[in-house]
Amino acid sequence: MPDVAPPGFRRMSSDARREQIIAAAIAVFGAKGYVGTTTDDVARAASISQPYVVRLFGTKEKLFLAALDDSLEALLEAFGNAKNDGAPGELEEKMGAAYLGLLETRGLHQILSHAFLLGAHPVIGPAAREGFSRVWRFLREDGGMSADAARQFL
Amino acid sequence: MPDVAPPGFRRMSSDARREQIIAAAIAVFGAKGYVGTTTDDVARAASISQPYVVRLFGTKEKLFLAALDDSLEALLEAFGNAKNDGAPGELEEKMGAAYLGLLETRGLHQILSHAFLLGAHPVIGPAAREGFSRVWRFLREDGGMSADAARQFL
DNA sequence: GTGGTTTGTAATTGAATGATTACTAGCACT
DNA sequence: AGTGCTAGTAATCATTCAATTACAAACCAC
Repeated sequence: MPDVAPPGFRRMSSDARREQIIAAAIAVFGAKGYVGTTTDDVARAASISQPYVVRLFGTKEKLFLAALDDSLEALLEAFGNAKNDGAPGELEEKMGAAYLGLLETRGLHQILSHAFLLGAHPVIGPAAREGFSRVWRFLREDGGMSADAARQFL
Repeated sequence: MPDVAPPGFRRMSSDARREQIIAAAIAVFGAKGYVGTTTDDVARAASISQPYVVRLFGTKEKLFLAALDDSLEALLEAFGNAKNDGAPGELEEKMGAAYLGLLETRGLHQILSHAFLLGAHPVIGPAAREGFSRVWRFLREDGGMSADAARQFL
């Protein structure tokens, strides 16, 4: 007997679900790492069934890539805002502050670290390198010089 | 028919085996992380059977803790040497150089990072925190001030 | 209101993997 | 040369988990 929906139940658009799942995924992947996280962990964090998570993203790997991409996007957006906010002050200072603000999002910093450490993985490794080089390019072309930007990130 | 030993085969003392396995474990855990590494991965890297790895260390968890401890020991020893080598120069500079030297050991830096990111793990988390606080104490009591030492490690 | 589409689930499967068992061969000592 | 101990393995087990299947309820357009 497959699941009786609770009386006042409303469905959600698959796009909204995807967003919600990605948010949950960032937190859980950040806390337990890629391999250490089960699709069921993510499902429970998003209050949804495990098969549906798999169906909306295809594979666990793609889910992680989506979460990673979302995190990188948030990072670049925050840096972009920090640059153009028109307030006075050193650019590097502002970006540092922006990154500290990002840390509020639970798991964001950690999922990036995990992705970076997964360099050996055949799919996630390249994706992570690509992402970091994107950030690197942003910092170079719109900000401080290489050695300094590097330090800010290590 | 359990394994026919090759003609010129010699056995090894279990202690020597343990050391050899730990060295292999640091490399493999460093490359693929705690959860991403199978006991069989470590066994193959040490050219030995999977059950024997488990028998020598009890569980995969204990194996990881042994590898982590070994890495921390190597780290502290290198810092200790850097401090007492009698050469001229700033202490922080010397410790930085010592850490760069440690990076030669494949996987050492990565296994420490992995351990740190595994803060949520009920056993590895506390062990990692304890280890890092040991390093922190060493840096405080024998070296630079807190904020500086922190930066050197972030 | 009915028929098709989309959101969602329970049940199941197949592979991977940590651990155990049961065994064999080399070694040391007398 | 025999006896006990230690190093080592192959085979197997139990569990976990990503993925698939088969189904049901909500929503929408007409």
